[in-house]
Amino acid sequence: MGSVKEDLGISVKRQEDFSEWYHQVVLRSGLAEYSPVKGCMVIKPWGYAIWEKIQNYLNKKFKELGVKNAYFPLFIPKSILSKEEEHVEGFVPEVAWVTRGGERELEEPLAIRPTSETIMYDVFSKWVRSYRDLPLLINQWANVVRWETKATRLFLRTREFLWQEGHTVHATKEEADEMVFKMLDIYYALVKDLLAIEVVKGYKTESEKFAGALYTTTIEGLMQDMKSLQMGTSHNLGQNFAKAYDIKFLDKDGKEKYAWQTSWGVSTRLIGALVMVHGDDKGLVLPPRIAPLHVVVVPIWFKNTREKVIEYVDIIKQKLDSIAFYGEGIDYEIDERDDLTPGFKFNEWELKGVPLRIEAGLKDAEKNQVVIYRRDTDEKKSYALEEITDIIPTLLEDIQRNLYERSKKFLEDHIIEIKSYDEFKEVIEKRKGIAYAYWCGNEKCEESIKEETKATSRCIPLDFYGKDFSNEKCIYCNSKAKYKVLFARAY
RNA sequence: GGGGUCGUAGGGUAGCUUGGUCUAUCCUUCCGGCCUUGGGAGCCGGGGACCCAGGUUCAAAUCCUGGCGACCCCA
Repeated sequence: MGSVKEDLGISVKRQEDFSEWYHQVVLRSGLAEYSPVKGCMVIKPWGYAIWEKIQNYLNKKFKELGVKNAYFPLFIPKSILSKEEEHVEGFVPEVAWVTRGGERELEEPLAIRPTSETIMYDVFSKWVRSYRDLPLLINQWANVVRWETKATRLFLRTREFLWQEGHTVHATKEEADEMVFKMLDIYYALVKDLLAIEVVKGYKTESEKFAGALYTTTIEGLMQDMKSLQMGTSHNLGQNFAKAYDIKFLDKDGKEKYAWQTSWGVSTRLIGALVMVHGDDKGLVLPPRIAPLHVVVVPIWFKNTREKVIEYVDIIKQKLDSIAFYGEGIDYEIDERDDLTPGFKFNEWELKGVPLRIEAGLKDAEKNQVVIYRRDTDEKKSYALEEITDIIPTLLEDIQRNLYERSKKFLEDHIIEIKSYDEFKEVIEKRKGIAYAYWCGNEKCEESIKEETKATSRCIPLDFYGKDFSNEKCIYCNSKAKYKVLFARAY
């Protein structure tokens, strides 16, 4: 006993080979697996349950804002896709096309949506006539396809993925701006409150913004390997699409005007972030609010004690049924599989990241206690049976808070103020953190930095946006600085 | 975009150089049984594989061509 079998647990440490570690955690914890189609993945129940929690959270927030869910087609006629020039240029290299239906060639090729601005806005132009029709607030939960040719990675870069895309139409730029930031705040709250991940809110630079947008805002997270991950974006599309798709309305003043639009989305990529931010060398570590199971009960029985242990577990069950966590009952499972030893079960549930485990055997039954193990700290402790209705919600909340604080500290400790380009290169190349540096605003500097260090501009944090940095110098060209920007290698 | 390595049960592998007892190795998973259970138990029995399409040959997991797929490095 005790020897870790390589094909069961995680056989590599994060420090040794992060990408192999990530891969093993995703597959072995049961989040997802490969499919017969290159770059496409099967999201298994354990992974999909996490996605459903994200959906529930966002649907509630959408409702509060008056955003309605709807569904638009998977296929987009080529002529419709091509109307907004910048947008097409950005997406065409990775669009998959349907050119044939049954035995016949199609008269017009159909794009499989890489995102739905075009198909939706073509329809929106019919829905919007008057200022009374605004704002129009629509969201859809859907799959999208982007034909990646580079290496794909489970959850982080797949050819097909699931997301939500919100699309709104407003009368004025101010209203659109407001919407953009309302959504960005909701995304920030989602990752903070549910996923227990701290991120930076910021603007994308011109070269990194969404194709066709006026500007793009983003939340950027930092993974344990010091690579950055874009975890959600919210765009102000200006009137670019309104002009291309003819979305006009008659305003109060009797004048016909082009509408202002926003779009925003998060995807199943967030599940990848969860793995890379909280995971440890034993596998997945799930924050309670996103975990499909909060508690797993492992009964420990011998042949002759089995009945008594089952009786005791029934009492525990009644206690668990009465526990509330964030306004709902807790999700638990009794692991009654009798062909597996407790040790095996311990390891398996730890790999899957369940926050709390209750161990209950005859010894516990006799003393009216249980052993509770918490995944985030790897600690085991005994508690009296009557305590558990109070202690379990407390522990769950504590784990949630602990994981968030850990993530916050990690991010704060690794945002490094950069003074020279040499220092910049060292921080990036030695993976010391995410570089916070002054930039002149010239895309050529940004491009050179990318070529020389593989680091891209992740965002211009909101905190310092619009401040006067003319006394500072661009990290690359030494001319007057305009912005303070986070740079990192990214997924 | 350029270069390289590779493809054998669900997972991991041996065999390939030198074609022939390969009726394909071993570990694990899976199924049945016994036995066990507080940190990945043990024994007995059973099931399961040569990526696809051609070619060479008396004979192909092994050699050749093409396809599909995976991984790594460089741009």
